[in-house]
Amino acid sequence: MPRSFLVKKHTNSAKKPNYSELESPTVFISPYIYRAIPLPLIPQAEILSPGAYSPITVWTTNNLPLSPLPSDLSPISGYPSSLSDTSSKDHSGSESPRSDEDESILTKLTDPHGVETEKFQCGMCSKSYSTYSGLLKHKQLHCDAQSRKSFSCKYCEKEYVSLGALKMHIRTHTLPCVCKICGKAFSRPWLLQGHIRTHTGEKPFSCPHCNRAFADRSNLRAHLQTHSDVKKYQCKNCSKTFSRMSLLHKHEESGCCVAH
DNA sequence: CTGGGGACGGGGCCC
DNA sequence: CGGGCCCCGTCCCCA
Repeated sequence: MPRSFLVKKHTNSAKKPNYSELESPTVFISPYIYRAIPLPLIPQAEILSPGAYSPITVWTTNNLPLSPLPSDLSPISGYPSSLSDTSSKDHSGSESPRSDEDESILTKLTDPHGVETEKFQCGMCSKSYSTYSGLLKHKQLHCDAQSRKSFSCKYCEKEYVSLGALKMHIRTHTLPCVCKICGKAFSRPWLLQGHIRTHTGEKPFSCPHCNRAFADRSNLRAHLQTHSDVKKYQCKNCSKTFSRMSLLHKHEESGCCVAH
């Protein structure tokens, strides 16, 4: 399924999602709960401090360790020291042509006048450039894009084409966002935020059709399906519709489609 | 068994 | 590049 739905929606009605009931969601933030419970709900500075988790290391196919995932993935306890020993220094965005996995070659050429010049040569297609940034641009636009060395996660087998995506994924292993109330850890701050609502009882997403409210937007969306005559997920055989895909799957598995 | 709610995971886009 | 946010999806539990 294409991910074009990920485009941020605006209040403009022409850009609304398919969920017609979502067109005018009565979303409000109720701060009273936060006032009633004087807890440090999202102390970002502490929860997300660098000390809460080890810095991210980029694992490429070249340095992917063979050792399996450590059994202790607690976000609070220590992580393998190997996680932090090579981090960041090779990825600071500097112009230095120094990288452990960079196959580029720095060659010295002598022109007809006997003047020695340095050339930066691509290790993949042998094209040479007078500046490292030129080589870098070439690699980003051409060679790396094709025979892309994916960024591989140390903890699992997943690979990503961008460093940012890998870093985001690694958070699902390191879980740097810790709930101060119960200690549960999450990969992203807003996941923690949603979790904290389970403690505070805050339900900022209200159904415009009934008086129900939800702490989670996805749950409101699923709930809105229950107000719809024709639900989103339809059985191809009996045309019955369901509010959730899981219900459709259950329906299919329980026999409707078995006869065919 | 079915329908619905609660909680949460995770990839991708926007700023 | 990172944070915030969007959306889809899944699992579990309960009525």
